[in-house]
Amino acid sequence: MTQTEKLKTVKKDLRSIDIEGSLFSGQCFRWDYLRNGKQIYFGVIDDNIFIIKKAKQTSYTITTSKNFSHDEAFHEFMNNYFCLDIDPNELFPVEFSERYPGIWKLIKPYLGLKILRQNAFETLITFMCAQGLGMKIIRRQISYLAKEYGEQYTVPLEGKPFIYYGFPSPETLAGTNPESLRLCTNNNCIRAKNIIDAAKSVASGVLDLECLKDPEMPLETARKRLCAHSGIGYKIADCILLFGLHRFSAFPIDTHVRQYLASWFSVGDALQTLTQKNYLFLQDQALRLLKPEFAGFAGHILFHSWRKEIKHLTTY
DNA sequence: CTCCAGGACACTT
DNA sequence: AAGTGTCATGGA
Repeated sequence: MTQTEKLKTVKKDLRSIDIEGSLFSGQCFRWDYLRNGKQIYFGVIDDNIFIIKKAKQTSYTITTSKNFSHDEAFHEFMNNYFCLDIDPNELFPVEFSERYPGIWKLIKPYLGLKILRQNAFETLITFMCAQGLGMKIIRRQISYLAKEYGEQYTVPLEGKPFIYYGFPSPETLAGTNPESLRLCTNNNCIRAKNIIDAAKSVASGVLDLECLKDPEMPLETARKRLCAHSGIGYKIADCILLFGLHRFSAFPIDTHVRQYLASWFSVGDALQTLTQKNYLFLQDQALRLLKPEFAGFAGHILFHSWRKEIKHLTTY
């Protein structure tokens, strides 16, 4: 199905946000940018197409395919998506900058990095695709997934029609089969099956993602619910909690996190294998270094800084 | 050919 | 409960 929609443009001052870092730090794989040097980013949030164009130093013009009722509603939406209600100055403990001046100097330029309040189902599937793979391949999988199973939209971008794909619904993914879906999961049939099973759980209501957002539910309980599904371990579950369920205390630990914990904070041993016990130990140590309520948020800033400043990774 | 990429899981102790 | 080997796939 193709639909052409009219675009509406709103100006917004996003000076406090590191847009590029937020969109391309590995918390989402659906945003893209025009590869012509211009700072134009585009992506889909809940079937609404967003085009973010840098206008001046601090202001951006944002174009959407679906209209908001008024500008205030638009701003409210953006503030929520980009987490502007969370003060970056509150993310780290007050004593952090004095205890780790060298690290603080490195991460300071990245304090504008935001955790995005993304769609829960999209994040669930995205990070199920992330198991043991590089970001480039993860991105490709998600791209294929949307292209194959998502709804198609055409909107004008820079004067030319541009084709976007929405993220497939739980029902759509639940209705496919592993042999078809494996084309979108790096040829991995097991992963395809796991994704279909998870989509079925969400579609049938067995897995209620919304209730996992409820702060009243302990983080451990929410993680346990996610881990009950095949293909989701602690790490993936924590990613889903942090990036898709707005749980800023969830602290996912991967190879990069392990590296910076060892190198920057002398926590654990980078050579030690990441067993469940070790995972929980490292997580506990991280909660001591950081503010427990924002451990994951701050951790993502550290993660991004580590990848950029130390490992010099340009792929995302 | 080897190693790595934002791991998960079954199978021994 | 905790540790260890295996699985799975494409890209560098």
